[in-house]
Amino acid sequence: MDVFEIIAEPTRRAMLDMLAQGERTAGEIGGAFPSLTQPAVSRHLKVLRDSGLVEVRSAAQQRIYTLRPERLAEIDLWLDRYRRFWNGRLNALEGHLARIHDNSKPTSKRKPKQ
Amino acid sequence: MDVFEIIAEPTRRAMLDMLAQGERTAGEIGGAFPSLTQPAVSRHLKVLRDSGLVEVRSAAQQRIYTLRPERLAEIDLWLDRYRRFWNGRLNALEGHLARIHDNSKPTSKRKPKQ
DNA sequence: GAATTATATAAGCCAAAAGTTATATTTGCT
DNA sequence: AGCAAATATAACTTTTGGCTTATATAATTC
Repeated sequence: MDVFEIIAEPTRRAMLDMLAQGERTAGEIGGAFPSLTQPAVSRHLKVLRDSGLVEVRSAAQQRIYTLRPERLAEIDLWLDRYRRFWNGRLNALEGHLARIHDNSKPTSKRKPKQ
Repeated sequence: MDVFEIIAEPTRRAMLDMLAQGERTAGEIGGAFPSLTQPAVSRHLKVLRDSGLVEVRSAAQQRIYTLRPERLAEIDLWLDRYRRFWNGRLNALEGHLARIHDNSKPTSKRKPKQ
């Protein structure tokens, strides 16, 4: 599953945020979402597990979850090409270059298709 | 709409990527997605418009789209708390601190709920 | 002003995602 | 062995998002 879709879910983001503080048991994580039933929590955890964003290990009946954030770098990488826009590095020249892009004909020349 | 959900859609991400190169007309954008019908493209553009990630202006019958990436900073901000993990700044001490988090009782003390 | 081009909106359909209840699995305790 | 605790899975329902076809709007050209 695509990491962008996984973090699109606010509950899952919040779960990752918890785990960024340190390991947590499934029960502790679930406790932070009183509005969700236990299976709902468990399913989100499964999504995170399957995506590789978290890891589990057992301690008695409990499952201890650990953050495994490396795949978040994919998002960071995608953002790279936009960062310049809010970095102040987008100066007048860059703005201008972006505006007068390669395609000099505003009227489309592509296949009609419609 | 939540910016995380908006960029979860691969087509919309690709559209933003196009606009990162410079302005494009709706037709040019649609041309880049031959598998999509015109209304499908138009709907994605509407989502991007409503979210504030792009802006439009008219030139005759054409609509010219411009990137407006400021809201992507929300994602960048969220990533901040994870960046240290792949920045190599997560050293042995930090890893240790994360592991022995505040909650000293592995056995949950929260309300049963289940 | 009628036809054409460019784009948007409406309405309905379908698939995927998330939630629910019920049940299974695993481990610990007495 | 039997029961309780912690968590996962199954089966089903509901919601939502994106797609499609059909139609509307707006500017352009003949």
